[in-house]
Amino acid sequence: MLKITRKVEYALIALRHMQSKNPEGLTSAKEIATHYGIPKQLLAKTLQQMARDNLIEAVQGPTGGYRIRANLGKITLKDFFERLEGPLGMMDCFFDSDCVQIDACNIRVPIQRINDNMRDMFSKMTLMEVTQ
Amino acid sequence: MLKITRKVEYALIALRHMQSKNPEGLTSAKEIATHYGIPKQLLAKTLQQMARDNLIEAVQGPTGGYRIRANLGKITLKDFFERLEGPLGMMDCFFDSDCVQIDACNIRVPIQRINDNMRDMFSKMTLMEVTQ
DNA sequence: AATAAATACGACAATTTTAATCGTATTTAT
DNA sequence: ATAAATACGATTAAAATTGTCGTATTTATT
Repeated sequence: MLKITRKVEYALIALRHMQSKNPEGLTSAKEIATHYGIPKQLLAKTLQQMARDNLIEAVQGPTGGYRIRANLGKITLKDFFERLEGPLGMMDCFFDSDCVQIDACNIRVPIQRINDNMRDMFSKMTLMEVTQ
Repeated sequence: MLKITRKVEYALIALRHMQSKNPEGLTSAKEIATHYGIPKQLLAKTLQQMARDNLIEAVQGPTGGYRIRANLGKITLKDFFERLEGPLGMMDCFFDSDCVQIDACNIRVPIQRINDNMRDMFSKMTLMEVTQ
C-alpha cells in the first residue's frame, strides 16, 4: 500500500535522465528504455502523456525525441502525481462516492484529514527535488 | 496509487467503533461487520491480526469478542500501517532488491528521500487521531 | 519519391495484487 | 450437548496494474 505506480516511476526516471543532459538536446524513448531496462512502449505512452501535459515537448520524425519544457522547480509533486494518476486520495470514496456505506462509515473524516496532510506534504515538494 | 488497503480501512473502522464504547465491553466481529456492511470473515482476520499484535484483546466463546488493549495515543500510524502491511515504501526496491536495474536506476535515492518524509509524517500521527 | 526511425494512441492481453470466501478447528457460556 | 464466538490456512474471485500489439502519422535522409 501507499506505492507509486510504474507510470510515475518511469516518468521520474525519464525526467531525471533528460534533466542531466543539454536542455536543448532531444532524448528518444528508446534511449531511456534501453539504458534503464524498462519497457519502451509503456515508457513512450508516459512520455506522450507528459507531452500532452506540456511538461515535456515532443519532436517527431527520425532524430526526434523529447526535451523538458516546464520549469520543474515550479511543479509540485502533488500536481505531477495528479496529472499522471488523477486525484490523490488514500480511499476511493473521496472521489466516486457510490459507496452505500458512506453514511455509516466512521473513518471518512479522520482519514480525509490524514489525506490532507499527505497532499500538503507533496504540495511542498517540487519535481526538481527528485530530478536534480 | 498511494492508497490504503481494505485491511487497514477495516481495522480503523473497528478500532474507532470500539473506541466509542465502554472500554471494558466486548465487540464481536459480527456486530461491526453488519453495522458497517463489510465482509465479516475478512474483518475477523484483521481483528485476529490486531489481537496477535496486542493492539486489541480477544475473548473466545459465545459472548466473546474484542476490546482495545493498547494505548492508541502511543501508537503511531507508521507503526500501525507497518504492523498490518509490512514496511512502508513507495517503491518495492526499498525492501526486496532483486531489481536488476538497481545500479542503473537514477531515482532510488531521491524517492527514498520522499519516502522518508512520508514515514516521518506518519510517525507524527497516532492512531488516536483517527479513532477518537 | 522511397525509406527508415521516431512519435501517437486505442485496444487488448498478461500479470500481479488485493479482496473475499470456504472449510475446519477450537474455545466457552448456557 | 449445543450454539456462538474466535482462529486460521487454503483457495477463489475480482480488480488494478503492467505490458504488448497493431496501425497511423511525422519527417530527416538518401
